Amino acid sequence: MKEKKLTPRQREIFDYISQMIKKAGIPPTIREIGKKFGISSTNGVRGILSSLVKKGYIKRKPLVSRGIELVKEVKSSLIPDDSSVSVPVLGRIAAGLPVLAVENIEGSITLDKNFFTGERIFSLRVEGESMRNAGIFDGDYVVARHQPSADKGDIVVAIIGDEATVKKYYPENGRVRLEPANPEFRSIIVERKAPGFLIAGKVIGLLRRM
Amino acid sequence: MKEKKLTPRQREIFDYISQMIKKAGIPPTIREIGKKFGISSTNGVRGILSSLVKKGYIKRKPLVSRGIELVKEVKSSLIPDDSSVSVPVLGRIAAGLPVLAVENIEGSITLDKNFFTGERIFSLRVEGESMRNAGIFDGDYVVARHQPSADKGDIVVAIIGDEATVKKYYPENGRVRLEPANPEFRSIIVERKAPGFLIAGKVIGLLRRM
DNA sequence: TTGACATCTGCACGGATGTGCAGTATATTG
DNA sequence: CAATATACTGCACATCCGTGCAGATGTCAA
Repeated sequence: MKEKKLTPRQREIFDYISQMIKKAGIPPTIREIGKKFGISSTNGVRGILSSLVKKGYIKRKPLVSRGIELVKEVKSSLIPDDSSVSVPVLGRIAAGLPVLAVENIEGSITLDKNFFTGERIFSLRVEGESMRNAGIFDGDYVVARHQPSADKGDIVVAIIGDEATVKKYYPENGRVRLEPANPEFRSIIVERKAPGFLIAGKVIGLLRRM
Repeated sequence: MKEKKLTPRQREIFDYISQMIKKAGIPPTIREIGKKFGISSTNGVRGILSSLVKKGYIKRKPLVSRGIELVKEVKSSLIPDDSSVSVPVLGRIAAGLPVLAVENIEGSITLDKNFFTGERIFSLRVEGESMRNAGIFDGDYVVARHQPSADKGDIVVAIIGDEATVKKYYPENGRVRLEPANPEFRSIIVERKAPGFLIAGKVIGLLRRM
């Protein structure tokens, strides 16, 4: 019974509750649910609510009107919600400028908030095949979190001069090795404090249109 | 009549309502507010609520319990409503059922409308490494357009029995070859009209979280 | 002074609401 | 087959809740 699989009826009603909370701001009452689905007895609805509670989808506050609370962020499937973020797509980036400066922004993409969480997210279109073996192809959009440092082996967006590049990050005392994921390409080794060099962020996701 | 100032009392109560909605998920009743602030008469609270309505801070639904709604002043500027689509993520799919049947749906992802255009889009989580050389890794989400056929070489979502699989599509008179993009895996050859086999859609995009 | 607000007491009405109990019918499962 | 889960109908009950009405007190501007 801890299986989270819902019956179609349960899914339907769970979706309705989610929708009400999002659209109306308040959960429905038992009778409102019943009316919506043609269930004349409150007990019919209550049985289903009990199932949803047992399966961990909702919580109920006893003796409280409209005391239904969603447990999961599992959104009902076909209902558009506000769980999205718009993320800038960066074009050419000069190392001197702040990475998220308006001048750099080429466009924007809407992302799922639950999918790519956090702040300071940006995106970048990948050119070339140098990260092919990491599943990052020419034309893909990488999603990155803006941060000035990274851990060994992280895939990062690095800026050298006014070029942005996506590579694996390996610190080597005083220097940084930017390693492609494709044996046909060579590593780039840069002085950590070289002018025009900086880590713009860490790659946390990927978007591809085919 | 906007930007009217609230009295301290109104501010107090407005804050309480906001807090309740945020923390408990449901707005308080008139009597709950009264109890919280030591107002013994519902009319005391109702007067304040009327003021809040008049000043544009809340809305009230007549005759509805807990029918208090906050009036949102500022929408998050980066979220244009119509730039995103919510797309179902499919779980287990049986070949007999309609692909987008509710029973199959496991969750949802919000996608950029400009990025993945069109109707009947769904998503599927990839298991295994069989498409690695096409840049589709274990755990990636493929985005597909629901369609019953495909062209030679397309990457498709095929259903065999109740398993969904992502492969390259090659028709071979009467049969279909589903070819993995990984030499370590074998092609699957299926009779086109085999029971339990169908093409669910064509892969048009990819989403990865790292 | 007059009048408008803001804030609150107190009471009563009727419909809304969650809950309890008694059943029915249909699947699925061991 | 019996047992269990699902999905209901139907009724009753005590409370919850928004609303209407009749005031009261105090502040503040005209």
